[in-house]
Amino acid sequence: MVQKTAVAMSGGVDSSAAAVLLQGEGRALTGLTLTLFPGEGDAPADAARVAARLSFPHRVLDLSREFARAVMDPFAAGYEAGLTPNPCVLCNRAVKFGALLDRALELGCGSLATGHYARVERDSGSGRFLLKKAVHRDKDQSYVLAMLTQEQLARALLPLGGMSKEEVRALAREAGLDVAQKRDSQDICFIPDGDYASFLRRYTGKDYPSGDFVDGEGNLLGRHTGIVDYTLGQRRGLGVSSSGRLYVREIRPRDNTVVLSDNASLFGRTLTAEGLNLIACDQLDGPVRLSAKIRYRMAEQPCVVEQTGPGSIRLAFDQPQRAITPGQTVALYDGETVVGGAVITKGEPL
RNA sequence: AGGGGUGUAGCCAAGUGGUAAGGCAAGGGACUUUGACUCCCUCAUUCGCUGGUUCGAGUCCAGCCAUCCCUG
Repeated sequence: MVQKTAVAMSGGVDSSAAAVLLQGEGRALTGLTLTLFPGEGDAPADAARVAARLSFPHRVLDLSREFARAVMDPFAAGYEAGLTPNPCVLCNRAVKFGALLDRALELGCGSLATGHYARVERDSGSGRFLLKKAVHRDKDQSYVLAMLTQEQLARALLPLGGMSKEEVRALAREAGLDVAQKRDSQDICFIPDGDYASFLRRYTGKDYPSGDFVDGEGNLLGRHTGIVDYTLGQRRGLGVSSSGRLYVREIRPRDNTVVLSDNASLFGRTLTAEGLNLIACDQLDGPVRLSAKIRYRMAEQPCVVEQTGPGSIRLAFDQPQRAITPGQTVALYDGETVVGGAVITKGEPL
């Protein structure tokens, strides 16, 4: 008997195309769509239609409790602590390849596929499961998967890793799927309008106190509307006039203060990170020359990484980087391969 | 009533005789499966009003208006 393969289906082009590809390989599929929060729209219906069209079973799973606990709560707590969390990274580890993978296994599936643009390969030498960048760099999503463990990657199937967006759309079209033209998703999935600050206030029911904007010397520059409204490097929405552009340099939860500076002061070369998840190896021996990304939308930059504890690293970029932001994920790369990931705790100014 | 200050875009604001900085906000665009990240473009034929001096005035002069502070 052929072991079943689960496909996480959002109702979008990518996960639908992933299903088409896997079916083409002769796999027996089970489509799974997550219900994560109220007001999710037509995802379940769209996914069900795709599964029906391709003639494989589909079911909707309510993982809203797990999602709230593993993604939304930490997301809110992070902002309240002056951090800038990345909910997609949390979700992939704890929900998609966490709770959902567990359900898939319970349903008798041997693996879980998603529509992420990245590749999983088994290293014949070490026997480890390696996460690699998508062949088409412009759509590469390996960054948001950098916190996946060996156990998770061993069960992960990423059929789109070698494809371009155009090829994926064409594939969906040829399969007669009406989702082929659906627009790429963007923003945080549970905050469709992108207004995360309003979401936080609604979600937590809290009223975040206003406080002072100050410069590096502590001089008052204006008033902020609540610490959760800001992220490092942010310019827009500050409402403070000065002789030049001002950016958020530091968020201080302790005294409810936000420090503003010019752009040049945002750059730093080194950072520390915790919660280290290593994919390509068990540990980093000595300082290692790698490259790294400190946010989703950036090209990886050459650096030297040193493991400073069981779950911590210290990283020094060759060139100063702008707005190294605590709470964001740092993904480590060795060429095409994702070495691992960690959560930034501190960036040091130049 | 007298004395002083100030009037430049929706807002903050530079500018002291040479043809209106910058910032905020706003609108548009690029990018994007995190973070109103960032980036790009647009945004005063005109400087409270009226005259005057000057080749040339936001800048100098006069008067007026508005507003703020102080004194009575």
